[in-house]
Amino acid sequence: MTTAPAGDALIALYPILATLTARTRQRLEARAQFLELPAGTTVFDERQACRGFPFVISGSIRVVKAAPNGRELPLYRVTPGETCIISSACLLGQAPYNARGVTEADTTLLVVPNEDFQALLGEQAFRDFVFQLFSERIADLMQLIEEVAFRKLDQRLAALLLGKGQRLHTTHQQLADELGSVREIVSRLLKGLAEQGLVALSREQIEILDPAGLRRLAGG
Amino acid sequence: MTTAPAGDALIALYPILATLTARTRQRLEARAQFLELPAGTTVFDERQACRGFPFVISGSIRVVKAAPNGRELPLYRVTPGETCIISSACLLGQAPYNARGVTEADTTLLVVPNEDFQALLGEQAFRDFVFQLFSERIADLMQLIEEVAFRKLDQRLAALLLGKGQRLHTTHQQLADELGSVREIVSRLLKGLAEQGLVALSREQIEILDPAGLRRLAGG
DNA sequence: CCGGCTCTGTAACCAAGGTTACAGACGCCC
DNA sequence: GGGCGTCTGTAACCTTGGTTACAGAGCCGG
Repeated sequence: MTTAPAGDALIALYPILATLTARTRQRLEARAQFLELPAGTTVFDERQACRGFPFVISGSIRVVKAAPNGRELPLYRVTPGETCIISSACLLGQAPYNARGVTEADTTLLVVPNEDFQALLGEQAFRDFVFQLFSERIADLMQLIEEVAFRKLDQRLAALLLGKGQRLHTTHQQLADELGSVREIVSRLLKGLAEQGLVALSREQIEILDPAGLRRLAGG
Repeated sequence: MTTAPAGDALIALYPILATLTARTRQRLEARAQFLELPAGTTVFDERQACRGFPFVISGSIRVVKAAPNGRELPLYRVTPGETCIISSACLLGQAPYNARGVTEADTTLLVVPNEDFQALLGEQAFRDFVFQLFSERIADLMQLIEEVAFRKLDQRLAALLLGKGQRLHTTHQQLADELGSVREIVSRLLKGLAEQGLVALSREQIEILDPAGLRRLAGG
């Protein structure tokens, strides 16, 4: 049966589930829905009712705010072992989604129906787990608000380039998507960084020459 | 004693506290700190450790993100009966504050120390209460992200003007503060709205002439 | 080797919003 | 009524970021 291996993987990724009572776990395995989604699938979208709580077993979900004109601002990613704060919030508040979730890679999910999620919250350990992730995500969102409201794009770009190793393989378009901007601007800004000797550019590759300088730029 | 009347008011505003066990309540009353703060007091600030969980008894706290250059973006307000999501998140995640809270009017607070807040979370009803407010605030924050990232200022201004009655008494500066912008721009935009016949302007007063038109502008 | 694809570079132009710098208007208190 | 502080109007200018419109470069498969 499909849920058995999924169940094992689930507990490996979400060890907190091991603390559940046997009854809760059985119910969970019986009722949760196992999904295998190809990359690029829209898992949920704005204004849509929340049908369940997703546990990510493999792959990842990119959660974004979509602008009317088609541009997107990434909010966060949900990777295996994490939870989706927006799904939690929607389930808890009986409210529709206010963002979009798209699989970034082929992704396997275990989706727990609303009522079972509420039941899970009856277990102290699980509740604490969700609370904890809530609080981390809130901090991320605050950070994001700060960035979009106050930081200039070159600062955000500099910050984005940092902490991904000394040599990153990516296109300007991907960076633009990550910043919620457009390719031309990223090219322009990267050229600026290159002229300052902070990075070296080549096709689908950016080499970080001066991490300290980038950090200074990002922080100011 | 000072906490007795405060305790009554507290339960009137946060009825969920009435469901606590007698022991928890006693402990709470004994250890919580009663604060009377004049308008304009900074209750907490960025990077500061979170010392306790505030219950607002009267007045209100304006929670803002501060820009390096001194401008501020309002995130939300905490009014009597509500809770502060950032305080919760910081206590839960053992993280420092990532925003600033300032009293808008003279405000009375009951501040529950960290350990007692954790104890409160041991009570199911209280936990549910906090979860619920968490989820509402998340929705607000998502809305805010959408606005600052995608909406133009005239749209945000139009939205701000709506739903406050047909005649609002406020200064351009106050509106600018609410939008995280500056006075000149608000004046300019208001002039535009007036020219379109959407509002009529006079000193410290804005009359809404065409709510439907404003809504159309705000929504597009 | 050629055709087509993706990725990058770049320039001209534009719109939004912010900054600077005043001037006048209104209200209030002495 | 005169002086002062707050509020508003407004114009000139600047920066940021986005849009449009190409051109060339690297790569790959047929």
